[in-house]
Parts: sequence; structure tokens; C-alpha cells
Amino acid sequence: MSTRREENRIDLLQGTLDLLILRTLLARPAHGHAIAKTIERNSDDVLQVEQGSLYPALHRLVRRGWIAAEDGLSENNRRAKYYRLTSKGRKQLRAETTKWEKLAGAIARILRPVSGEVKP
Amino acid sequence: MSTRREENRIDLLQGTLDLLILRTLLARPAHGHAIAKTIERNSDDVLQVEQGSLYPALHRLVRRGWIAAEDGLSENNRRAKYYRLTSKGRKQLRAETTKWEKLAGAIARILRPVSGEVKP
DNA sequence: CACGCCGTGTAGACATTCTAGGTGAAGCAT
DNA sequence: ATGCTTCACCTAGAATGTCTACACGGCGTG
Repeated sequence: MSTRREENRIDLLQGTLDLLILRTLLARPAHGHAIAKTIERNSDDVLQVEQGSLYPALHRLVRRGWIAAEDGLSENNRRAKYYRLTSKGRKQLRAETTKWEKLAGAIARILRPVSGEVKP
Repeated sequence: MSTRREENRIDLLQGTLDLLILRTLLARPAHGHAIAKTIERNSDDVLQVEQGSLYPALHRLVRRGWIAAEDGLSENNRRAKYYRLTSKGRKQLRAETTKWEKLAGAIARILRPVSGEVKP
């Protein structure tokens, strides 16, 4: 009956949340709740964005000048804080995307069989 | 003159080092120093494995029963601790590999343009 | 015999996520 | 009216794992 945690989901890797938020805001400005939902949906419900991670991350990004906040009303007529990418944020997004691709590529290289690993 | 940190390298994401170590030991047993070198080489020198991360990770994996240690001598005739995968470790490696692939796939999905993002 | 490299190790700082709480208000049903 | 659910925000504290920066002994070479 209770909102049980889905077995299928995965904990975030430390450092990936910023990237996901920035990327999500590139599409369009959004409030926190919507950002989380968007990330979860766009990942086919693999990624899980906890509120206790989301809001500190949002505040962190504002502090660093990568996103900017503005008060507004949600689609459901509730008070909400809309966030948008700043130009510094766009630059940061490019940097983090590159870094992620390099890292994912490197790990993929290690994960698949290395030449010489299997006896000839 | 001094061993300056390479600009090109990337910090590890929290949680990835275990996977890399296990995967490296699947190929063959090795001592700590060699594991680090292997990871760095196999990633085309993108990944950097710091000693302060490596040894705690190794001890952690032993504690969890995923790898086992044995004293021996290195190729250079120095005292060294050789680590090998246990069967529990092999199982863990499979689990972590799957998890990584799911996660990397999910992030990749978010990173590339989503349908509907660009105005039709 | 000084020096560099090999190989191991630890302490403490740091960053980020998670768990687990909490607030207030809108909208619906009773 | 009153309760209930959902939306949307927030925070404290624990847990985790990495980093920087040390330290040490031994081997082989110049």
C-alpha cells in the first residue's frame, strides 16, 4: 500500500546529479519538482532523484552561478521556484558533458575484454 | 621537474573504483601497484588511480570477501600483496557491471536531445 | 652510498548523496 | 467544514568514497 521504493532503480553516482540537472534545464526552465520528474522519466525510470539530493544540489548550482532562480507558479497553481541555465551554466554543462563522455568511454574500455586477456 | 599532475586526467566518480579493480582482477591476479597501472594504461591514461584511493579500496574489497590477498614477490623482486577475485567477487563484478551499464545508458539517454525538446 | 623507484600504508579533509524528518497550501471528497 | 492526498519546498545528520599529503622499508643503479 505504501509508496514502496522501486527495486529497479539505481543510486546516483556522486557528481552526476549536477550534470543531469544542467542538461534538463538546457531544454527549458523548470521548478525543482519538475526537474526531478523529468530526469526520472527521461531515464526510463532508471534514475531516482531524491529530494534530499535535489534541493541541496539546486542551491549549490545557484551559489556557483550556473543556474538562476525565480519565484513563480506551477502548472498546478502552486508556489514554485523556477530555475534556468545561466551562460556560465551552459559553459559548465559543456565541460561536464565532455568529462562524462571521457570517463564513460574510459570505463567502457576497461570493462570490455582487453586484447591479450583471453589466451590465444 | 617534479611529477606534475597531468591536466588530461579525470577524477574518479565515487563507486567506480571497485568496479575497475574487480574487472582488472578478472583478467589475472595482481598486486596493488600493478592494478593501478593496468587501469591507467587500459583507459589510455584517462583514469587516474591515487594511492590514497587504491589501498583503502583494496582493503574494503577484502573485508567484503570479493577479493583475497596473498603475500608474494613482484616482478621486480619486491614484497607485494597479490589480490585475486573470489567467486563472490565474480558475482559482484557481474552485478556492478550491469548496474554501471544501466546507469551509463540512462545518463546517455538524458544527455542526448530528447524528442520534443526542439520545437517542431 | 646516495638516490630514485617500487610497493604499501594511514590520517584527515572534502564533496555529495541518502535517510528521515518537516512545512504550507491547493484541490477533492465526504 | 473537515480530512486527505498531492504538490513543492526545505534541512539536519549519517554514510560513503575519494582526494591530498604524508610516511616507510627495500631494491637496484650510478
